[in-house]
Amino acid sequence: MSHSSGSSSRKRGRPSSKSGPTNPLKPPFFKSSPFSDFGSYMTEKNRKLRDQFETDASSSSHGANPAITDGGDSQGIFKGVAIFVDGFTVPSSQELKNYMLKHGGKFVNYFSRHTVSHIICSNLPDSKRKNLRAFSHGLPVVKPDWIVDSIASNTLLSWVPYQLVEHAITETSKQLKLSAFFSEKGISRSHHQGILIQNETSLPDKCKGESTELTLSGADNFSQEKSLESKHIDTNDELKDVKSESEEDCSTSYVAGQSSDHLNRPHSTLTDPNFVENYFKYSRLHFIGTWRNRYRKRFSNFLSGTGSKNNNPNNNTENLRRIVIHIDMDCFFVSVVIRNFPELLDKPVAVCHSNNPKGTAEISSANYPARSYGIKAGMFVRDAKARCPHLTIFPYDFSSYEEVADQFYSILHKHCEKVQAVSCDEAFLEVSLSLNDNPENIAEIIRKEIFETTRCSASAGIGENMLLARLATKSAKPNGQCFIPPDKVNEYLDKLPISALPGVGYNVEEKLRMKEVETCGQLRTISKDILQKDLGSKMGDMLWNYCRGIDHSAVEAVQETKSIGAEVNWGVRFKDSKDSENFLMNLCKEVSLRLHGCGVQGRTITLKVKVRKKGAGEPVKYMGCGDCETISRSLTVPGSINDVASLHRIAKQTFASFHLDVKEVRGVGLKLSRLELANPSHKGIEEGRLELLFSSATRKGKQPVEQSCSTNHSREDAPSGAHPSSSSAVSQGRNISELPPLSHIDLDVVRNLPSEIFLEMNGLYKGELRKILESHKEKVYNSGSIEKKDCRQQDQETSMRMQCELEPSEASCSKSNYCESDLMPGSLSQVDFLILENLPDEVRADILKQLPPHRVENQLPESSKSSLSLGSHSKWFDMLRVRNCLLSEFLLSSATFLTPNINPSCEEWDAMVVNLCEFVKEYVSQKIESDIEELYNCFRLLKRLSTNSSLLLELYDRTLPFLQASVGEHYGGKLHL
DNA sequence: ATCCTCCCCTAC
DNA sequence: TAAGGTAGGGGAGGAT
Repeated sequence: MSHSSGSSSRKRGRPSSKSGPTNPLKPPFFKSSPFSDFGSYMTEKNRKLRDQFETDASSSSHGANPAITDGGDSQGIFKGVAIFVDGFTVPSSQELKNYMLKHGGKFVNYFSRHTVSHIICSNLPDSKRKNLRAFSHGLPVVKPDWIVDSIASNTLLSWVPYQLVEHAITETSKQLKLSAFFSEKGISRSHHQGILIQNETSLPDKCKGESTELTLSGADNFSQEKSLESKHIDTNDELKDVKSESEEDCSTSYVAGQSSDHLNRPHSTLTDPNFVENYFKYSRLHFIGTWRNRYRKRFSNFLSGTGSKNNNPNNNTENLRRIVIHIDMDCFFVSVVIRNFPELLDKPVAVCHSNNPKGTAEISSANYPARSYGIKAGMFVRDAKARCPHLTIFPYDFSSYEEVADQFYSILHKHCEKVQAVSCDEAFLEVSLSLNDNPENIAEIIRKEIFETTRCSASAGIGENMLLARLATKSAKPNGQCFIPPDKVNEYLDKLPISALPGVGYNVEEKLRMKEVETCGQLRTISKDILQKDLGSKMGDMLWNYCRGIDHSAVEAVQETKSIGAEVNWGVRFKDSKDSENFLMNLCKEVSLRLHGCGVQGRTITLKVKVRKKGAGEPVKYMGCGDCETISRSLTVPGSINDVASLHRIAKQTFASFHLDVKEVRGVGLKLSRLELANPSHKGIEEGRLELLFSSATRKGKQPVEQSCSTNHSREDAPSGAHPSSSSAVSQGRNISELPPLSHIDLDVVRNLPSEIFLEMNGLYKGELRKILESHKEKVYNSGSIEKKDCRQQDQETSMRMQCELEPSEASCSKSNYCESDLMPGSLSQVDFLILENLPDEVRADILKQLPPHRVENQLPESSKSSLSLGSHSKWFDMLRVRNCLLSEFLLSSATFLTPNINPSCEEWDAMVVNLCEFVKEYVSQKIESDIEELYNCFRLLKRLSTNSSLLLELYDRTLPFLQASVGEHYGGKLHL
């Protein structure tokens, strides 16, 4: 596929294994579950349920289902019908399910417009009635009587008279009118992807069950579907208008398998509070971008091995040569959607979200007849229509792409041990052949099988390395294959435009064009030194090799995942900060979901924001981001996270630190890197904090704990491939014997855990945790304030260890020093030690090194700690006075305390920040004349510490302008920090 | 030197 | 109307 996400032309990529062979010490790659996002999860879930249903169905056909007593012979009257039952119905949902089962229909447990043909519903509440289009997703909403009556008459009756709301049909027809090319898919689905509107509209009338003249091919059970479709569409008088309209510029209008529910779907952050989730469902780039994760899960059994097994049973490697075959499906998206319409093969067809000839929807894929009109991926549909008015456009059909991709890869893995997936339609194979073998034969066989299985053509390039194979494919397309023998390499490359080389995009091409280099032959005249100077050392080196046909990269089945993120740069328009916060929250949820799906968590969080460039007007592309400045900021936290609350807290802080006018924001992205395995025993929530707790209590450090595992029971929702930075030993659950002793648990931390985590932990300790907590509570009430004097230790580390290993009653004594009005989370006084312990070694060492000896010995009194964070900021001055120290000294000694990646959902966070800001500002005012050096120290320190603390980052960002203003006022100029 | 952050570029 | 994502590589420049 050559997807373009903009108007600038994009070139094909380099082999993605370019990074070289994987480090043998490292695990091959992250295992990714299919549920790297919500859509994937539901797809899998539905698949399971469908399988289950089909099992039921087959057993029932043998009379094994006791629920079905009727031995009638009415087979398959519901063939092609898939119902989803909404709400209470008579007959019941279960009965309807059995009816469908018995009569060849399908019963869908979870609504999906892709699989459902009819919604069965007995009554409709007002809210749904008003929003029928949204509710029905454009599908017919029908009373259950339709099913009962159809069975009674042993024929599939028209559902039209059984519509729940008379209005429904009008609504539906309006939708069709609104968008000529999106139709009801409702009725058709599993076996074909499109239906000819023209023929349908020209049908004589809506005779139920009557077969039609639709020119559909390849499906065996169409007749029912066709008649349903025709009936459905014929009831729309307005459709005729649509048809004549479309006939003006379209020879043929197709309606395809995709639903029309998106027609009325809100499509920007202004109108849809769930924009993030909805957006990804329809994004082709999201589909492409996340495909690899799904592939890894589905083909994990092919990826685990090293692929070292030789294809050739003959082990004599001396006479073998390595050959790389690159296989690429031809205009994949189009091929898939038109595979049931052979008559369209030689007509221009493209895939696009919209058929609007004035629209700015982007063409995603165009077949070769369309390309002959100059239509290319990435082009606006209006430009495509301008070049070719009779262009036929199909909407996306992601589930079919997925299906064909699966077939494609099944074939590849069948023929070859070493398969490197590039994308859903493109892969490298490495085969070893004896000198006499013709490498073209195997490519021929594979291509043939692909076509026979998928009815889509593929092209193949064959060469001695990945580069040559990939280049050869370009020559082979469409539907062909090409072998570049070693002695023809130079000749082949001589006239090849440099833009054909992987890695040469728009920018590199322009740079080289400046030097009057346009072909690989010309590129060869440039020395490596000059190339490296102009393009960077790596790129220069790579291109020097490429233009000579040299490529050392190896076909690798597996690659390590280094980052996981999500971004949206379309439809983003915020009115106010409430909008942006909601959006950010949803984005965090999405990212968290993906992290969990891959079973990982990360330490570096990067927020990227696109902001309208000054002077840039509303973009040409509808709801696009237009001309933007991109800003990004990353924060590395001590312990890896993947929970929504932590992500959100950090994302929110970082977002705020940009000080943006949210109205100007056009895109937001959130990404996590420095990934490590998530602790799977607490899947989902708050793993970071639990890990912190455990690791501190058990003194395991920051690395995730390796655990013995019973990996054989592979869970559906657990990752199944390789993992980051860990061996194949996958931890599946924390053994109770590995739990830290109860006495080692910090009760303050426990107390602040979200309830669901607490319950889980409590369960792990068989209820003991709650008992201890309760008994301790009484103690605290009774004992009043308890001094912590016993904790004083010779050195900081010992002190921390002690802190963590205190008896529960002692460990939580500090709690008693908090007054009711404490704004600080109760766990902070304890967790700071945990945090310190979990800091990167160098940071911790740094902090410890700088602690004055007396402060190492004497921890800050709890009272001063708590007072720092709350109450009026004047208290902090008191505190400094009492301690007789400067703020910079205090910051140094309390660095860990001020590193609260804790209590992410703390509602008082803002109040805390505001108080601290006030304090710092006042401090600046006090010191600005007398001690500018102290202020310099303070802010340098704040800046440095903010790397590991979103609180300090926020504090720094908010107070720096004040400092600089004061400096300017008193001294002129700015402090250079 | 080596690492880190903040970009940009590229591929599908 | 329309769904401009995702991930890796690498360079510049600053911190250590």
